[in-house]
Amino acid sequence: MNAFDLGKFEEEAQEQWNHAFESNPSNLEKFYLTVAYPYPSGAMHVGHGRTYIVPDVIARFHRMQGKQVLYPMAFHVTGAPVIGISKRIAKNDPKTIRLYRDLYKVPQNVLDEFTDPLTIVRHFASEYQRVMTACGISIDWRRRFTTVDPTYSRFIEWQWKHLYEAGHVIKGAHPVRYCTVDDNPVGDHDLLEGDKAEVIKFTLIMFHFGDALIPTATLRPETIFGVTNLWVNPAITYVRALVDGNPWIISQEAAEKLALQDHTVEITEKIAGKDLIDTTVNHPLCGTVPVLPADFVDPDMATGLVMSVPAHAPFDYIALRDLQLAGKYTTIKPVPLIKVEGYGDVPAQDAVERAGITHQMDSRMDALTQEIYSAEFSKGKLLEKYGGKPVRVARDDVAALMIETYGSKIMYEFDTRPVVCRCGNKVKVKILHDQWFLKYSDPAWKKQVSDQLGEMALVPSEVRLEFDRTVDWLKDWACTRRVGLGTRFPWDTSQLIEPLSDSTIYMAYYTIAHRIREIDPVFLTPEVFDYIFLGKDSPELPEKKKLDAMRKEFLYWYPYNYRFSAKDLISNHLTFQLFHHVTIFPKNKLPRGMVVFGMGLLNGAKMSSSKGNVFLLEDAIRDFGADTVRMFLMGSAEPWQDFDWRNELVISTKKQIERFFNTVTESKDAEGEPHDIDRWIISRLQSHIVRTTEALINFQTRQALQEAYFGIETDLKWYRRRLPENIDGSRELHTLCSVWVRLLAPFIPFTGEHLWKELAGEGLVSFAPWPVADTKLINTRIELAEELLSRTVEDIESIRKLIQITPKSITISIAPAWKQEIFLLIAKAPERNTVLKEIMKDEAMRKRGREATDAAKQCTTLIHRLPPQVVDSLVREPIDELAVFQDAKAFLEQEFGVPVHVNQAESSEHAKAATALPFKPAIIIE
RNA sequence: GCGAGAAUAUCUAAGAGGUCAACAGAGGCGGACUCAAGAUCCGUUCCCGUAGGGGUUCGCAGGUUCAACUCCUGCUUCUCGCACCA
Repeated sequence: MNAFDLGKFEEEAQEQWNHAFESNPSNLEKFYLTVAYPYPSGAMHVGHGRTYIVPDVIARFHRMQGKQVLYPMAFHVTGAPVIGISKRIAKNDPKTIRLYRDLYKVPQNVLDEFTDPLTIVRHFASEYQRVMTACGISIDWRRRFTTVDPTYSRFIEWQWKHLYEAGHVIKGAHPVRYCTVDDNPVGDHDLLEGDKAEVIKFTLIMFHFGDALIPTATLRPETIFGVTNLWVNPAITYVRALVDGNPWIISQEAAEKLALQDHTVEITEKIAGKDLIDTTVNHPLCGTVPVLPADFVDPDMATGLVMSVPAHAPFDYIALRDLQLAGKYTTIKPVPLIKVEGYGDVPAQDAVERAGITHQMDSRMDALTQEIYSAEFSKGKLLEKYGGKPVRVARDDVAALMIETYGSKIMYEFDTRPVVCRCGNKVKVKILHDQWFLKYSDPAWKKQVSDQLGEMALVPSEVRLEFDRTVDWLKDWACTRRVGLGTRFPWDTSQLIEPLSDSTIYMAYYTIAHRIREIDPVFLTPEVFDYIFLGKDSPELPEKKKLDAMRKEFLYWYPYNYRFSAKDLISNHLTFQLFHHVTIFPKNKLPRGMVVFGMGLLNGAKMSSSKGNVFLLEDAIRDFGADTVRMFLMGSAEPWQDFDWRNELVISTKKQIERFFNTVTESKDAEGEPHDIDRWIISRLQSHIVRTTEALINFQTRQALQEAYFGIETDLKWYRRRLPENIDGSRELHTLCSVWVRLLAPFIPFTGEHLWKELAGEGLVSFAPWPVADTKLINTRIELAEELLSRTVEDIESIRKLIQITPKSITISIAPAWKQEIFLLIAKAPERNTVLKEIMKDEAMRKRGREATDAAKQCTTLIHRLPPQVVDSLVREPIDELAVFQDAKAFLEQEFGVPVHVNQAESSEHAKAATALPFKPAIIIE
């Protein structure tokens, strides 16, 4: 009784795998791979499944290749999201409750305790471990830890000590999104609206207005030379405020904002916008200009007052034009200051007129503004009288001059609004002090990382460019936080180390994670870690014996061979970890390679927990079986491509495993004598071994499955077809099954273990030797013969279908020797244009005249159409076609149910026989 | 907007100058086996064809070449990232 029952196989295998993948230093070559550890704030879905199964397949493959493989796992619980989740659960937020209770299926009694953030991550961490185990992921669980373990915190402190000493940790001020109600910085996950908004740095141009200043915010300070007026909204009320002791006129909103940006602000009186209209202001760089009314001025945008440059800003141009059409302010003329190719003296006018825009509310105005902005920035030059510099240079120069000489200030503001906190309050920009940074902008540090990247294997190779770009582009990273879970920042213990900055060298920590637990965290001084990781001895180290054991582990496993992660982490985590590694570890302990994954889709749409568009991994295992899930995920796309989970496709994957199981079960005990066809299938098997191995070395799981599963299955179909009637497979099939089971074991290890036992294999298939191709078993002659035969069978079938007569006999006529000669000459010829001449030099060929040139043409076409390997083999070892067909006569007669004759074309009377070519005999159906 | 990728038949997807009407899988259709269903096997699945052939195809528009799905240029659409967030 041996039925196909994935559930049973899973149970059997789990029993045998208990502790099997715990891995220790040995004499074997090591292979250490890691994957980004999960943040366990929810249940695993099939997308997570792939993230951990890909490395598992690779781990299992290398393990079978006889290496000592380490695949560890831990949990990243640092950060703020679970804090928010726990608060929302405490507040009984229906959306959150629905997600956790209904989608993640958290039992009510557990859910009740989710008001404590640590309970959430603990719960899901153990869920992760359970489901990963159920998937057959071969992890050494002894090394599991979480990033809030005190021991881990000691390790992080050691890491930061080195970063600090290397001069990479600096203190500064930093603008952040800030909620004045919560009194906290606002992360993306805390936003109700505006998660796309960026903080932009504006320059405030200070216009003099009596004894007060009117600041206008701009991104284009160089256009000060073209200012003709200011815009003020007559409908709103502005305020006069003492900003750092000086009187400013700004909007009410602006006053609140400036107070968050390092200014003291004291409102002294209110001023109606309409009272400002028709007054004048002045600035040394543009002289005295009037203040004009404009409804489009938004009090919530920067200072709430705007300077007007009608020559270069379409909005300003059209607003001024509208006023002038009404007969007002007709003396004001746009003042051009930038010359840009493709536009006249007044680019804004050009653009507006070209687009045929007639009023300010036209929806194309934004695009037009952008167009002018880009054109002037990339190609524009200031007029000679303003210095003649390109805009991209002048902009920064003028801004610097303004700040130095003309009292300009910086103001931060969002580029799009509204930006709203979950609490409903409008988010503002606040400058945080005591903010610490990792100085990723440091060119010397960047250089070290680029150099290391240059020596690393990156899979797929296309991501290299993206990595290079990222290193180039990285700016300083704010590395401390005020809220969340994590390790205290050593130089300001009121703050925490930010989550992406405490997860960069933990791959080294895995090597010692199971041993360091034995030491009380209070003894874990930086000196201890210096000894373990850097070999630096110091007096009075505790527990020296244990430390030596850890040192040994580290030296054995490190550096890691490959790090796996999804592609969205390229621009942060994957690059950060290189920065940290190059600072902390010596050259020979630096990362060797990275593999980047694609994303997961569910029925064609992006998988997303918050939208409920997920399929839980555990449900998938229950519905289809772990092996099915694994094989589907590995076979539907290469790791770096996006994959799409579709239940219909998964069902057919299950059938495929069952077919494999049945074939192996039925064939393994075959006892027949081997025939030629057995030599054929064993010969083919060798190339499947080679190609599967190559694919897995290159992380191509899909390619590997194509070879190892479908390649062999297709061969077996032909094999069975070719077996003489009433003859079962031979004992060679046992060999084939043994190889087949092992080739698929990394993909479907549960079925693999079961069948391996059935095959009486030694030990666990998880540790069985990976098949190695035996070149002695490769028989090109037989492979060619079968190729010839199957091609001829296909030809016969297609002819038979076309001619629609009931055949009485089939005759196969073999091409004569002289055609064979021509075929070989052409196949071997390096230059096809001259080969015909060469052939016709031959006396015997010339005698054949036209017949010979025709044959040569046909051979050329045929050679083009045949696969190159076939042509190569034919050149090296021509086959006896007559013998092939005579041997296969019985097979052909069985296939077509009519007598089959084989003859030499030369001895045939039939006109069609003349069409015979090498490897393409003439077929005569009568 | 900027940076990085992608677009192939009903769907998933391979192919990276002649091996290509285009691997493989799924699905559809027809057939064999069967009381029947499932499983399995065989055939077929762009168009035309009573002899293994021909024609039109690989996001769109051009170009290079004896020859392009493959190289170049432009365009369109999609995915990922653009930072304090895991």
